[in-house]
Amino acid sequence: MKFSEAPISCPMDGLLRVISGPWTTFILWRLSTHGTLRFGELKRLVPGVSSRLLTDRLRKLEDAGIVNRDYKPTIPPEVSYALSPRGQELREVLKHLSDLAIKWDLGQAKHGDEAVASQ
Amino acid sequence: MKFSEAPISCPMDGLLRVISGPWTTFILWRLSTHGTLRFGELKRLVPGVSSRLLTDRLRKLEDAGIVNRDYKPTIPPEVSYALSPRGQELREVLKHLSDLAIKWDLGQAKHGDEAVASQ
DNA sequence: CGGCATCCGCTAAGATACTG
DNA sequence: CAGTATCTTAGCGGATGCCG
Repeated sequence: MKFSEAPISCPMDGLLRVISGPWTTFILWRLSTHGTLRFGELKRLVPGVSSRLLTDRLRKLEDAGIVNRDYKPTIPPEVSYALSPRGQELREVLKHLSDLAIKWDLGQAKHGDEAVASQ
Repeated sequence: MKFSEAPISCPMDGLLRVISGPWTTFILWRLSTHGTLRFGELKRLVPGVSSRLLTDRLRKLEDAGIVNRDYKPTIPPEVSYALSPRGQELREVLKHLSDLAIKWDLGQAKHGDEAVASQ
């Protein structure tokens, strides 16, 4: 894919912006390994994230069609999230990215995190 | 997008952080399509970027081993950049990302936010 | 020419409190 | 439970100026 004369516009940038936000890859990883998760469960699985940020990230992922949001107006309300087909596709590509990152060993946060890497 | 410091992280986050900075993908594409470029040439090929940002992005890409920097202490100095083998690998993966983005047509680059900019 | 240093403004991230 | 509202803070990005 050539950029040639297209000065400042690339769909990939929008996608990158969505997935590169803080916690985002973590959230995606959790959803990919745990399947469908409720908001509270997800929050517990992503230690340290605030409701505000989690909501924000999920909203953006949803807008991009990467995750599906299922809202049941029961009492108490029940909202669950899961990767969409797009999310699955994205996961495949991200795995390649992750493989590169691991191979290169960029020295970022090497703490125990098979994270997205292993799955 | 800022990543302060996630308690747990994965190597991919570091890589994503590097490549998702403003102008970064644009710079990578310029280097991939034009080959080796001097600082000034690159700056001219990325309209609107400041020296400070361009330097910053190139430094991070260099630190990640994605681009090679060649410095000749002539007068005037001559500094050129080119994709490293890692950069070529990365480009392959980014192409898949780009393909997804195009297929999904996320429709960013709207509201004149310079699209390429992200964070 | 190819930077780095500095100041400065903006926005995103964090914490906290509150609600249907 | 699953958010929203608000305030504060911190870091990024822009502009400018200087140097080898």
